[in-house]
Amino acid sequence: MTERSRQSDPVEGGRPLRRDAARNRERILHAAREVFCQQGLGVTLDHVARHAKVGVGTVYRRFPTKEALIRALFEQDLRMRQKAAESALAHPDPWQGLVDFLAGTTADIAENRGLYEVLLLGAHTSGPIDAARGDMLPFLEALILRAQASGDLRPEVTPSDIPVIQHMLHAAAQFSQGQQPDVWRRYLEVLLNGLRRRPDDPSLATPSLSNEVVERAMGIVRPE
Amino acid sequence: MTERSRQSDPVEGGRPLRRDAARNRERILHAAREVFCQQGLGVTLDHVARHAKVGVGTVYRRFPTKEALIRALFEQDLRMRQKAAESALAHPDPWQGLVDFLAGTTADIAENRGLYEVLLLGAHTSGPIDAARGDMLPFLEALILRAQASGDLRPEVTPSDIPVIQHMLHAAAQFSQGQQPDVWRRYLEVLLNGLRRRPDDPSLATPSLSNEVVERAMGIVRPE
DNA sequence: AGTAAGTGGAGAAGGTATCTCCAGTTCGGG
DNA sequence: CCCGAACTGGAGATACCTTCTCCACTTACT
Repeated sequence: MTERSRQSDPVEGGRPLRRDAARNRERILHAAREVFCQQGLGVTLDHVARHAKVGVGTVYRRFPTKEALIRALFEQDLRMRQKAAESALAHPDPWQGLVDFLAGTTADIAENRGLYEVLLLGAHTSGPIDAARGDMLPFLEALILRAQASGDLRPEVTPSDIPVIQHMLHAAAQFSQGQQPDVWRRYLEVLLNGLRRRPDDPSLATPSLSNEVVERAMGIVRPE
Repeated sequence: MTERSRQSDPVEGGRPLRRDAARNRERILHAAREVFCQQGLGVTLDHVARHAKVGVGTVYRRFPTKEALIRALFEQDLRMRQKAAESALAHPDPWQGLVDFLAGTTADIAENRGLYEVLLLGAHTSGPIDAARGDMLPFLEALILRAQASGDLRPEVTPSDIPVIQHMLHAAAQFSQGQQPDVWRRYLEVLLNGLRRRPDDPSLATPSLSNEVVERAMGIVRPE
């Protein structure tokens, strides 16, 4: 837990919060993280308030809209995902880098429903969060090209396959409803088996989604 | 409402409906089929009424609860799915039988959201529908055993993998949001590639879900 | 001790879904 | 063609949600 203090935790641009107010702000963030992980972004700010043992008014004073709260929470998560993409690209074994990235993302979104909604559905996103999501696409492309160049990945795989696969793995993870939180690994194994290049295999008959469809489905708003 | 009127069931066993009433009943069923396909079972009976160009009261008079309407609609769909399972079992090539079954089910639930919810989520089911769903499990088991006996399917695959795979394919189908309704075939190809037995492959490291977890996730209420 | 900052939670405002009721319309047997 | 029973539409009662505001009270800090 971060050490709160009057000068380091003020709301952007405003004057420092009184000590009790700063403490409540932390409690709200902590509670919001918990309920968003478990229930997703659909929960009301009243729920968050109750869970934080704070009045609704206090939540609304600190975070005027749900978006503000979500942004405060998920900017960091998204940055970590991006770090993961970068280090996957740096992995000495291109195939293993791709595998690590897929497994890491699925592990994250399987245990954090809010992150799933932000990352893959583009729910309640805006400005900086949306930008961070858009910035990941080039990494995915590089990851795939690298794994194809090394001869491990089927050449027909495209970047737009990744979000779909991510969705599929999330569906598998959700299905166990927390009873066997790691089942998705089984289906990742199956998918990877199917994605691995094999000299004698026929290539995939059905084409992948177009980038436009993927972006629309992910709620990515193209600037420019 | 506690006592059933002598005109208990409009179509089976009751006295015949007046001609206009019978026509309206058909319109309601037709409209309900359409909106349930497109929007899922979450739609209100008011929506159904509006779409059928009929007053809400008329809907509620004919189908006292949403369950009654759903049952009237989906019993038939489920029976057709069961027929499909049977003929998949009768296919001369065990592997192709399994493939046909998976493709057929996915095609159905991809274009019929209501069926997806009934079949895979157990939403709003009861009595006969639930029984029909339960009756399919033995078929799945036979389908898998047969494909394993012929040497085409990985021996670690279990019946409980089927619903998960179905969910994953549904997730893939949903993702395209009707833009490329058939993309799921691409991911079915990948999954099948991964499920096909290959002599040199290591076996799957993560175990499949237990039957209890699957049944709970599918909302199957075990009788007895 | 004085006062600005902060608090809780009742409740207003606005939404949605379910289901009932009954004045009026339509059907169809006599 | 007439009349009672069957049937209809849809306004509105009920019973929820959710979002967000307001202000009498409490707390922190000088």
